[in-house]
Amino acid sequence: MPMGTTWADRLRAAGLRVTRPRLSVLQVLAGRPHADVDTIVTAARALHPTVSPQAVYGVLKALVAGGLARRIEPAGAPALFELRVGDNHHHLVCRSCGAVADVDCTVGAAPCLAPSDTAGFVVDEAEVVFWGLCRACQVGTPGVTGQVARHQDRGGAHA
Amino acid sequence: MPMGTTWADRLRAAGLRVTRPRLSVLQVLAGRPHADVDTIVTAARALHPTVSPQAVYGVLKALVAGGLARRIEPAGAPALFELRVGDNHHHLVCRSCGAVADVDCTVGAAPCLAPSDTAGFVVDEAEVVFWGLCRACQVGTPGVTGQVARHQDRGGAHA
DNA sequence: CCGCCTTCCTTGATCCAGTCAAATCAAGGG
DNA sequence: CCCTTGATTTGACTGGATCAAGGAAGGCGG
Repeated sequence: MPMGTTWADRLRAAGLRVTRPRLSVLQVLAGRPHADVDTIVTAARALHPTVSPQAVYGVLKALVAGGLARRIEPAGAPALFELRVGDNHHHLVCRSCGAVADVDCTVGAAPCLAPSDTAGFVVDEAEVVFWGLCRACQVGTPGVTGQVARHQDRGGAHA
Repeated sequence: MPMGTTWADRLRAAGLRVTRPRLSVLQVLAGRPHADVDTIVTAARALHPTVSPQAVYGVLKALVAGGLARRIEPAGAPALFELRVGDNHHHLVCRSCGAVADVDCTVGAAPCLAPSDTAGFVVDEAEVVFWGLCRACQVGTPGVTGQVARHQDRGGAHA
């Protein structure tokens, strides 16, 4: 990605208009690799105090449709969004606090991409989610680390 | 699994009481490998006309907790349940009709289980979902296969 | 620079999966 | 057989996400 490329450029390249809510959301996502809608709305309001949640939903939908963002949906948690698109990377998700980390699918060629028996399916994507505990939660303090706390301490969860 | 083992035995072995709703749900799941709650409720009513949806939720929760069933949650779709537990197999999901097929994780040892860089996470499970089109949907008639049609008309649900 | 048209955002309602809680009912040990 | 514990019923409710109507602003033509 050339340094001179701005978010506005990217939006236009995707055929999308450049608007304040969109730039705000992009800026938020640039700083938080895996944010949920609620987090994005809150953070975006710091840049554009009047954005509505629905606007964010709309923006995210447009960004995903335009190939500028990717939506990931860990089981049992609200959707998260990230700007890393194009490379088919996967995710590590903490069962305790919900923290998410990227993982390159470096496993050689494509073991993960080639199921042994496709049962007649034509596969176009392999989605891998590694479940476990992040470093902070292993130590015993669930989701209190900065990075982690960010994605909602919906963490240990509701109960 | 010994042939003589009944569902009732399994329930007791898991420390669960043997009740009509539970047996009904188990019987439904035995016939439909990947059913969603709605499908289960409908089918279970054929065996036990008065079961409530909440009862099914409760039963499924108990079955999952007792290790008799497994819950899978494809992104953007309601949860599905299956009785195959113990073997860590994965799933093929049809983008068009939602059909699900099992895939053994035959990729040798554990390429899928070992991310290249765990970023400090302790991983205990790798979940793999292969997205694509099932045979029926490739042909051009989305979701008309019996088993398949069941979980998915949510798409065109209204109007 | 102005105006128009399209697209986007705002407001508000609605949907759906799943959960919670109180009261009733039944499984199965004593 | 009764009692205790656990399961189910009924009903309300939450939270994430979508839909719909109207108003605002992006950005092109003139």
